[in-house]
Amino acid sequence: MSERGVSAHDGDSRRRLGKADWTAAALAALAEGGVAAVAIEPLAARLGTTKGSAYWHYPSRDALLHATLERWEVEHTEAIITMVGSESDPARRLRVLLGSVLEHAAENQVEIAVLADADHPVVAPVLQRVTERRVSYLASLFAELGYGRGEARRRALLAYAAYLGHAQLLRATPEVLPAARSTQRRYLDQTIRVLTQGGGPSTG
Amino acid sequence: MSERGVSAHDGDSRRRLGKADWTAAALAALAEGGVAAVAIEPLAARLGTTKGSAYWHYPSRDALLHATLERWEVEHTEAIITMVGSESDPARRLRVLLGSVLEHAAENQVEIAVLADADHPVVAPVLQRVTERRVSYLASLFAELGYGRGEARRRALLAYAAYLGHAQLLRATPEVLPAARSTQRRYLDQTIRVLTQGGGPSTG
DNA sequence: GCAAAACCATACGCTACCGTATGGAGGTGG
DNA sequence: CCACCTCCATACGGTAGCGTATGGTTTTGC
Repeated sequence: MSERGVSAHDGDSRRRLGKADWTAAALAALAEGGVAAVAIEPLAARLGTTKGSAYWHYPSRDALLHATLERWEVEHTEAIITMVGSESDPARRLRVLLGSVLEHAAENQVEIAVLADADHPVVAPVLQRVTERRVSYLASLFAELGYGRGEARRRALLAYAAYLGHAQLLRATPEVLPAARSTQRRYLDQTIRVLTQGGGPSTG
Repeated sequence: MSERGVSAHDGDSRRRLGKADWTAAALAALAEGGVAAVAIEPLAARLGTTKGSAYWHYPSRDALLHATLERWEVEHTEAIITMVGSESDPARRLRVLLGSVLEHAAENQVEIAVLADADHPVVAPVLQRVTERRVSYLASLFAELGYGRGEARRRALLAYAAYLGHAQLLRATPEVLPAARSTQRRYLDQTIRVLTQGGGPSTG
């Protein structure tokens, strides 16, 4: 069970590669050029090797893409958990989560790519799992805030839709979004206020 | 100034084609397979002709794509205007607009495709115009509802983000959205309520 | 009814990528 | 020290699309 994936020789150039080297390069390409950029031959060039290596570690391009997305899924999930774990108050957690899209723009590039190719057969299942997990979690937060089951679920959907929509706006037309840091904060404040006011428990 | 684009012979099969025939076929392909499906050779096959025709009317694939997107832009804008024109009350207009994404799923396929390839160099400018126009319009609706400039703009952004997010959810993971017609209505009701409550005039 | 213009078919070459086949190099254990 | 297993390079063939070239076929205008 070594599971190293990336062989030793740290730092050296012409070392031999492992599975993890390929998914790492693929993640970088994913962030820069989207799903289409996860292509064997360009990646090989990028890694200073050839397709021979890739097809040794993975049977096909889709297999590499699959492995890459699964790696992203776990790393991303962990990242969110640790990010949110520092807060205990549900309202603050909500704020951290919703704020993350406005703050870190560059770090979400992989997510943007995944969303862009949502209907790709290899991407879809991953995205499905991530989405369901997130919405459920948001619903639990709203439940903690006192909303009934149905109401919490609906608010969670609305919140998540807002999150996705902002990601889309940030990617495609950032001009329409508030530019100044202060305006962004104000905007975030208002969004959360709007999402968490009115309609108390047993409304759904 | 004939500007027919699609030559006569209505209904016949082996007629000669005009510019408009190509953008029409491209729109269909766009809805079904996204931007990548707007490709000369497949379209030619679909039209029962050859590339020769395409490269007569358009100098390149990107030119065809460009023309197609511009056609979509104007037709889509007109469609929305007529759709909303039947309502006079700003709150009802808001409802019609936001409801459209939940109701008509199939008809928005082109928009979905455009959103998916938002950063494509040919797509981006079109999307930019459409987005800015829509957000401005939404902001004017919120202003009519009594919100101040800044507040109206922020609410418009939130509303539009919710719209975009729902489009994304509908495309990628429809399972998380309410399935039953009645639940959808309820959900739409709540969304609008949440978006239009609190924070009166001169708040921004 | 015939020249000119508009339109289309076919053949070609080019790029980018996929996947296979095969002959190695390079470490590693007995 | 050599057989073996791991890993890689190269060469090949295939697909899908772009764009060009060139000659042919319709229309249209006069």
